[in-house]
Amino acid sequence: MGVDGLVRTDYCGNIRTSDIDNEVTLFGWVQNWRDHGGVIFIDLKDREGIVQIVFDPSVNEKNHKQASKLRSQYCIGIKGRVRHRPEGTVNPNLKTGEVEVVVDELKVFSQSDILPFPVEEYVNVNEEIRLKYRYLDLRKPRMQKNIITRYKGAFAVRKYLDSQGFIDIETPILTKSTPEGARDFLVPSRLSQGKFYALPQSPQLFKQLLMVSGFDRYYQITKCFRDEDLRADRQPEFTQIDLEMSFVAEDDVMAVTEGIIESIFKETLGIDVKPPFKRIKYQEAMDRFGSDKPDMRFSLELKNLTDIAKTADFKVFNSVANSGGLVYGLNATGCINFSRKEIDDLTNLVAIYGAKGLAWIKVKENELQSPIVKFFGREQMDSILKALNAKPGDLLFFVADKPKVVYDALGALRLEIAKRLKLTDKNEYNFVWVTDFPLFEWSDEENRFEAMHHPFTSPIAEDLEYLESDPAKVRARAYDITLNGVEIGGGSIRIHRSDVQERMFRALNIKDEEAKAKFGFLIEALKFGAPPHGGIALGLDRIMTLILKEESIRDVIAFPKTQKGVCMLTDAPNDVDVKQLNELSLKVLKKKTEK
RNA sequence: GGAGCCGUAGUUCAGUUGGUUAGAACGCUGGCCUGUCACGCCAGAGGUCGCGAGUUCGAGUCUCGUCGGCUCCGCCA
Repeated sequence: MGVDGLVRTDYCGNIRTSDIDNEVTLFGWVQNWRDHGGVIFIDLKDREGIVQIVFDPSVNEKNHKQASKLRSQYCIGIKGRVRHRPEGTVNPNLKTGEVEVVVDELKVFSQSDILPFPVEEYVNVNEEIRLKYRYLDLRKPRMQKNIITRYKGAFAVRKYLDSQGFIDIETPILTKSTPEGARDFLVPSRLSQGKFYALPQSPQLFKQLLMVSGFDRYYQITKCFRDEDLRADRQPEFTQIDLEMSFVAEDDVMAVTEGIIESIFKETLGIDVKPPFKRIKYQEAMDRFGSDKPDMRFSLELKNLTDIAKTADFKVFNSVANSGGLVYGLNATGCINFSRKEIDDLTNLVAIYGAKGLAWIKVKENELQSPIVKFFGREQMDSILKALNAKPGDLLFFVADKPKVVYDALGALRLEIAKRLKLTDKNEYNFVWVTDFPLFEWSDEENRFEAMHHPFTSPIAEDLEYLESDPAKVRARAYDITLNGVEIGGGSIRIHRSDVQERMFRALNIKDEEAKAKFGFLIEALKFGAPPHGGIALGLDRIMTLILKEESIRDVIAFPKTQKGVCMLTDAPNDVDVKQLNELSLKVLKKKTEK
């Protein structure tokens, strides 16, 4: 038991006045040391926190001498006696600040090289070097807290789902490539030369098959893989809380999801989030917030001015409004003092989303200041001001363009203005369900309709008749859950009839043979008594990022990858031996970057 | 595929209009110190200014390229 005759009795961070006079054995890392020539203080740290240990030459000279050699991040074990700190030396900043441990026995397990960066919370270190030495970065209390809280959240999910009769079932990691949707990570097969597995983008098809098998309620907290570009909230491998239920409708899945969220927040933050969460239909979310993941912690709503714009003399507006485009306005309440430069910055912001310009009006007490006001008649301008509820001191913005550009640009502008006005409270958790998504989305690139959610999503029954005649009109039985403007999950009621599934593939312009080759096993399975079913997948990483108030998903993942998908720690991905390639009948062609 | 920001000591940063030997703090090494807690005091070591070209009498500073990190657009059923 133990190490070198030492058996741990406590974690450093847990020593309290109740332990006074007890003999304790502690293991940990030297966080800091203060050598006064005589007495030496060491802050000994483990995952639970820090406790001060004391070496006194008058108590044990040999230990004291050895302790003078201790340096930052040495790994040691000690046996000693807990005592109250002398009067006037209590440290109220430490949970263990009333006590200290007088050391009787010291074992040095590992010395430490000079650190590549200070393992101290108060030093902001470049993320590149943090990731290279991630194991040291993870020693910091903030990262320990993040990883441990993540565990608590995941465990809360398991407890809750177990209590609701869900069964955790593993699904394959080596599976079939289905090029619909995200790009797959491919794994070459040695036994079937020239063929490839794909890593799952989600367990979607397998969990549907599990419903056909009668498991009724399935869940899994599992890795998913998507070979797409990374972002602050996107990693190539990420963790989903994935679940599926039979004999249910939207409300059932949403209720379970709310139960999960409630459990996570209770077990991690101790907060009651109080379901049911509010719901908004997709079209309304776009119309009011310019986003299908609206941050509803603040209002700053968009206003549709297209009808007014149709009759305006301002060509930029009326030509767009009369040719299928939209003209929307946004009242940046009280922002009249925005400088020319600030407005230019915001113009650059909307340009990212394709907006060709950003019209504005400053509403003063007795006049309007604006480059565009001269193009409007008195009545038109009055109706615009009225629509935007403009008051003196307000700054009004307008974008006229294709619907997607208008929504994206003003949606982003809305968020930026909220940020500048500090309208968002990180301690508020504002959950919103977004429902009634369109089933399809037109793809200019593919020149066909694509599934907005995925091709297994059930259409709303009353829209089923338009599946062939007017796909754009068909709504999906899909729902996303958002938190503070972040999509944290999405799901749907699935198609459980093979004939409907086949119609769906046809609507997506996927030929029968192709559908059979790619998804034949699903279509077939749906022919053997498939129950009505639906489910959802929640992004654990994103949820934890919000709970922990981090900016990046990387800070809640133990070993994340950089923006280029590189693991700074291991250097993956790396070159492999020609022998390995030969076994797979693979040959690397000239790399794209080499000319 | 595209846009922007960044790269100077182990770390975090400063470095003026292009001008002598590139600085500070922390850390590190040595010494002193018996109640500190981001201890204190003294001394010291530590730099190919990411890399490569170019402009210039002279480049950390300007230009171009390149590598790497970050943010965003596209992409992410």
